[in-house]
Amino acid sequence: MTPDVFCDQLRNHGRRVTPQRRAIIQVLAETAGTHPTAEQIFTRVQATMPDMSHATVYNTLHELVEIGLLLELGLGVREHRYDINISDHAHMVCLGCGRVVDVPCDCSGVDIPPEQAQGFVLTERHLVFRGYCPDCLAAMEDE
Amino acid sequence: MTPDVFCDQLRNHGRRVTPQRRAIIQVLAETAGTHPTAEQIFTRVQATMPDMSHATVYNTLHELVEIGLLLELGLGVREHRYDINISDHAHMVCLGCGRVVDVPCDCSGVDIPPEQAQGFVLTERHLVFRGYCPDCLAAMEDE
DNA sequence: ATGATTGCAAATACTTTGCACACCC
DNA sequence: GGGTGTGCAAAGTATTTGCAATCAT
Repeated sequence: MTPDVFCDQLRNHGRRVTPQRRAIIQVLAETAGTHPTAEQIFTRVQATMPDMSHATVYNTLHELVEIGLLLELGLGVREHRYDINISDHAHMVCLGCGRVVDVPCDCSGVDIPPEQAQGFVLTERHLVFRGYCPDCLAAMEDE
Repeated sequence: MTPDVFCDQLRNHGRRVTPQRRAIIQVLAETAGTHPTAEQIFTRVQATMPDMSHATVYNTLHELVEIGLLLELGLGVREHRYDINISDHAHMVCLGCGRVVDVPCDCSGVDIPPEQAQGFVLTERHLVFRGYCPDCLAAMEDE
């Protein structure tokens, strides 16, 4: 999905396309697969737009999440992480370095039978695995 | 699991059993199923022990998590929530009121095949569903 | 033109830290 | 007695807010 598609989608949803938003979307595209934090996105955007403010970054990220173009990942670590890969997939989180990696997820079968949903209407499903990545495992062996 | 078992486990792990820790464990037992936040636990304990400090609550919760007697849930909301039900289960989170409800989870089959694990060694799996609870759905209809 | 969006700076919310004193084993 | 555990208060980190000025449409 190219940055232009994002801009179109913004307009379709009655939102304006500003240079700031373009820059943020650009960074999201460049960092695809790294699951950056809001702060990381902020820092990177600030490199080209020194006046960028936190408010704008957070606003824009929330809007993209609302529109459904961006995933906000609550992984149990301090900060949220963002993922422009909105296809159905799971995540592995390294407890050592915090790295987040995509895993193709075949959890289409993992649904809650209505009799157990207790009246909830569910819209999202997220599967998270935690453990240690190869690098952190190697570092642990060295000690 | 009774509070006494928790105390024994603490001792087994070389930790001391203090009145503060007893009180926190007591509250965890009383609030089972509500997935309280650290702050909620703090407030409740403070009712009987006015001198209780945040530090002690956080320390104790972390210790219990380390020992494996308590689950720390990162659900994508601001705060962590704690769960003394350590059996394998999933959670439903209400995006309206923040309520967290247990769901029996048969996701024993949902594992990552080694060829996709990219060298990760995984120790935890957590399945989270998001949506709206019956109460919030009803409130939305009223508008 | 008009209202959405921005930058700023301060506020908020949750959690962690450092340290002297207290208390469990 | 020795060292873990505690309370206090302050600091840290992530995110949100209010508002006047600015800019996209």
